[in-house]
Amino acid sequence: MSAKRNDRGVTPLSEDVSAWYNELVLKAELADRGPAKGSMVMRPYGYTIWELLQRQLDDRFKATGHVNAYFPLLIPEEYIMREADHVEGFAPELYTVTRVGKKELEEPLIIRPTSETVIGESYSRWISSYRDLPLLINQWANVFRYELRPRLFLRTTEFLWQEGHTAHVDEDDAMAEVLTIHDVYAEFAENVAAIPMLKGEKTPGERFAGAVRTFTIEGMMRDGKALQSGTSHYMGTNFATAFDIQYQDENNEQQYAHTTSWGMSTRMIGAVILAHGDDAGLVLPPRLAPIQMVIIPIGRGEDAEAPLAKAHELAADLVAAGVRAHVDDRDQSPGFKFNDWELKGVPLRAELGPRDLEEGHTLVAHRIGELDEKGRPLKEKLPLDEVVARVPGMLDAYHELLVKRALEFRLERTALVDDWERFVEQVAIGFAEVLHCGRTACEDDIKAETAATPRAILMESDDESGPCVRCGQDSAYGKRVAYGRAY
RNA sequence: CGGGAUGUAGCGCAGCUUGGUUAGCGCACCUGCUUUGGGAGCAGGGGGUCGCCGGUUCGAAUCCGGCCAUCCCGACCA
Repeated sequence: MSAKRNDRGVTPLSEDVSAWYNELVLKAELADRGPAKGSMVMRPYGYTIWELLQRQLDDRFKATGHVNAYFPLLIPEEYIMREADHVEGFAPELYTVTRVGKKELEEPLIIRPTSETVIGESYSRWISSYRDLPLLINQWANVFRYELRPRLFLRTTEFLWQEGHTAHVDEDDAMAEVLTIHDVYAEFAENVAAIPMLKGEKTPGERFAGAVRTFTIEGMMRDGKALQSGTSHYMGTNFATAFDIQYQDENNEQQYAHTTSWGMSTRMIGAVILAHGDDAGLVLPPRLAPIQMVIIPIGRGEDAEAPLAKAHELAADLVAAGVRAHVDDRDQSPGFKFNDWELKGVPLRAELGPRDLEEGHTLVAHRIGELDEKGRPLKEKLPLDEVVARVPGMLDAYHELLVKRALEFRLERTALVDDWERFVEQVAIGFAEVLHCGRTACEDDIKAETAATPRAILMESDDESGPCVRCGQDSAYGKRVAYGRAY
């Protein structure tokens, strides 16, 4: 290929987003390709991001009344066949186990692409009365879906996620659950991942296989494309019917439960990379950064001893204050370390040399923020005795700056559009909010001509109706629909 | 499954057109010395069945055929 770099840095984002992303994931040591097509090794730096994400998302599930459990990876093939739309949607992606040792299995087992079916089977046995509802269970698991065009984090054949599965007495209760989680996802994305999301409902053509309604959060990436980052589904009684999840109500009558499911996956790490990164590499939001502040001792020979000792002392104090601090004491030049940690997206960097020690401060540089005339981060003098007190606040401010930057970027590239020519221009750079007739055939025409798909019906926007931007027929939904190109 | 490209050391590449000693370069790695405030220098060193199989030839990384893999662009998707 033409624009490949040597070992220094990555292809600039502005030059080739795809090459930039691929090189960055590898060079920042987030992940590696696995031996089987589409598989991924998550390296410690990348997995730590996942652990931080997992913990903070899990806290939110617990706070909204959910508990964790674990269901099996292998599912009798017959289960997946029970819900017609569900099978149809997943059939092309299913891995099937047909043999153990040299023996053919009497009934093939599928490797879960999602767990509605096994969980549904359990729920049918666990639920018998309205007193058993709602049942609010989540699981953290791996799932497998064959992919034609894999990309690290964004589309791998095996990925990690959480899948919540709940059962309720009626539609109102189930819908309240779906919307609660939809809000949790959006709040989490903004407050933890620093990505302000577009919220809304999927159009029928984009719904989850087997769902009655699907809600999504969509982030805008640095190239203006959308990334679906967390979905919540109302299943109606589709799975309850297929798996006989019935309860007896107050009037002694049998009723089908209304179920929901919702998931967020390791794709969210892809969203973080693509929403915040720049030419120099990753830009990690502080709440997901494995290292929030890296301390780089500077000095040679005997002059190196005092800065190194002070760096460790500072790091220990920061860790005690709840900051993920790290001393880079590798035998490398300072310049190398600066570039290396910028590639890895560490929010704050503290330099500590003999001169700084004498003057009683450290030089702090932000990964994003103001630059000097050489295009490098401005370094701020921070008195050593104020570091521990001030760093947490600096990290919070940094988070807010990231959110603001991401939101401004999205808004700049989002427009209300009512004519076709403007639509074509707008979806080439970002999102177009339009009135649409709601016909899948019309969506398909739009996709064929512009590569844009309906990302979400903007349920929280004002009521509006009029002619479809594409075909002129009466609009559906009573709301605008955001269109964009998607990952 | 279509269209395009690429397979030579961990990574990035040259060599192939026009076959010919021991296959080369940069980075990374190892050893030593000197260095350390924006990707350090010098010296020495280790690492390759040239994607796989077959063919042509006295001789193949190089020519021919087949296969495989990967990447990019389209159809499926969290």
